[in-house]
Amino acid sequence: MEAVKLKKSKQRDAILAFLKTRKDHPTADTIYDNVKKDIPNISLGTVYRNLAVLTEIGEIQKLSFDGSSDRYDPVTAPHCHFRCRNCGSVYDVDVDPDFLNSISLPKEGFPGQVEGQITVFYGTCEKCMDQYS
Amino acid sequence: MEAVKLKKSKQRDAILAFLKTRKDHPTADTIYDNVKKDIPNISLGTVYRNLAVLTEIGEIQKLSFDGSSDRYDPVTAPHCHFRCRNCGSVYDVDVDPDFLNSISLPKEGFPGQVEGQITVFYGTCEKCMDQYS
DNA sequence: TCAATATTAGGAATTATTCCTATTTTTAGA
DNA sequence: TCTAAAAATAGGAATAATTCCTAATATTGA
Repeated sequence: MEAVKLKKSKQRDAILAFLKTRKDHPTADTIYDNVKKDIPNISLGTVYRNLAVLTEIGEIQKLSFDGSSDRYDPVTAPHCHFRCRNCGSVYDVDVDPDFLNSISLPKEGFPGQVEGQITVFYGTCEKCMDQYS
Repeated sequence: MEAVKLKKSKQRDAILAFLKTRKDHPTADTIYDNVKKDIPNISLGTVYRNLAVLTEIGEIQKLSFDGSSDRYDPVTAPHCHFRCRNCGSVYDVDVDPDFLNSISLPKEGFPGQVEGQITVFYGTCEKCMDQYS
């Protein structure tokens, strides 16, 4: 939580750049595998540390789901996710802006100060549905 | 995923009974510590396995959050949670039924069949706010 | 009562993530 | 440009949560 002055790092830049090419919210491990193509001796610890830093400064967001590794999303603007309970994939969902507004900041009866909210829809993705029909 | 015929087990009953006494969505470890008072030689693996079974049959729900152990909630009726980003506590939130309806089942544009949704509000709980003011 | 099958305790194994340390890189200022 | 302080790194060890394994036990329906 201390204010730390960031120094530039090509590892961090590469991680963020890679993340921005992807729409599927990759895990730290996937990011590691891919960034390694450019920086062969990058370490997984470095990936995790930089993802934490980027999350802290609000450049990206971390998504946690039941039963799988954390995923990282380069889009911090409000949006929702859809997660397949069968294969674990996570997709962005373009919901009606009105809907976003309606859930964005609620009224009262909260046991604290609300700073944000996360909505995740879950179900079966089309790929998995095709597979069992 | 196979259909398995459940046999009764006092361990499972005790786990569910304990969970129903709590409103704070305890972790497997907390459940273990408490059920151990009645069944001293119960094992943590048994706790995890039964929580998984109970989740699978829809008796309880499992809640996953960033950076902490999974938590278990004996209430499966639709409701929302509030999580303190400072201390990690998870509270139930009684939201307006209209609000619940409004988020309950959305329209279209989803990459699959929606079976449910989870909304988590996050922020700073009152206890933590008091502490820093 | 018996046999089939689910469940258990206990502990080993796995997985994701964090932490540690010596070294390297970046940065701001002289 | 040179230098010293601070941040960042690689590599690997350590940790924490959870799952898996196995032999023994409990439950069930016939």
